[in-house]
Amino acid sequence: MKLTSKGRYAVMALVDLARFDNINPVSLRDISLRQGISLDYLEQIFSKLKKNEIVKSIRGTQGGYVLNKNPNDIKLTNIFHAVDEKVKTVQCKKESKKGCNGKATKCITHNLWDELEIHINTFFENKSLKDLLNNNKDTRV
Amino acid sequence: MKLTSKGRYAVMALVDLARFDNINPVSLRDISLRQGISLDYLEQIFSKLKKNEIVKSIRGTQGGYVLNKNPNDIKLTNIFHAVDEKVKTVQCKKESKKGCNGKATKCITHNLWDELEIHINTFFENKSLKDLLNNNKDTRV
DNA sequence: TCTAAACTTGACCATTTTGGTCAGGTATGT
DNA sequence: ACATACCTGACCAAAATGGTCAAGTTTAGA
Ligand code: FES
Ligand code: FES
Repeated sequence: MKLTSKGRYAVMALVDLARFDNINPVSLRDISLRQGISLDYLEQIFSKLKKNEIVKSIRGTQGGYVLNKNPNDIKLTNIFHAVDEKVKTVQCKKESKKGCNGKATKCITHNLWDELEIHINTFFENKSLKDLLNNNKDTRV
Repeated sequence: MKLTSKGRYAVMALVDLARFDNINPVSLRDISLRQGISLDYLEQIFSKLKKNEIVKSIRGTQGGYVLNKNPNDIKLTNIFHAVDEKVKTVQCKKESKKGCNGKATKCITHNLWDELEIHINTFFENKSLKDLLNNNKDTRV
């Protein structure tokens, strides 16, 4: 089970953004330099964050991105959902009554995987961008 | 974040094994048929489980595998560790003081990822094979 | 003793996912 | 007009995944 870079970068970038967006929009270039994330990759990520209304964009010189919601209302769940970083503990479709590869019944450990998925998602639902800002005040880069 | 088939299969197979090993060793062929897992793949998995002393093997006709410990003492942690299904939320080495790709300092979200890793591992440490047996008594296949 | 069941080992491989890059474009403040 | 910065989509190399295949060795039972 590993967290992909896309998800990790998305959160890193948003924390960075949240710290600096008090006055002016923050350019991806700045985030890229501060956090050491490829600019081109950031653009892909922010395109998705924008579609999911987590950030707003301001074009042109002095443009950049701004948060579209209160940091307290942006949960990790929302961020991960936006960039398609999903928790997946089973292989079959969740909704289906059937099991993996079209079997008639779910596997013997299916309950377990459902529990696990809920356990992880709970963590994501309970963490907001605000929490992360407070949590790292002392380790500012 | 997804759970790989190797980890999922390892647990499925061990639950199956735990149910049937009361009298005789259980052959991988039987597990393969009951759980719908490729025999060749199961062999790779059990090779690792054996190295980690989770199961014992009995060769020859009527041979198979047997649990090497009390189901209560086999935690998901042990199983996943055996088959190299590890939880990895960061990209850099955990022990190192340095950050990703040789940076001087850890990233701004590093605490978060550590928390997440602990959160997930806690789940694995608290679940034993015994729990799974009880939990699924009613959904026996 | 012969044979079949079942473990053992290691190489191999197609497909998918990941983690990007690159090449254009468009909007806008100065 | 021009530099800055967002926007879009194609493209791609490397790694991980989820296996298969081949060639053994061991041992119970006929
Ligand atoms: S994971 Fe698909 S049936 Fe349980
Ligand atoms: S994940 Fe590597 S520095 Fe935080």
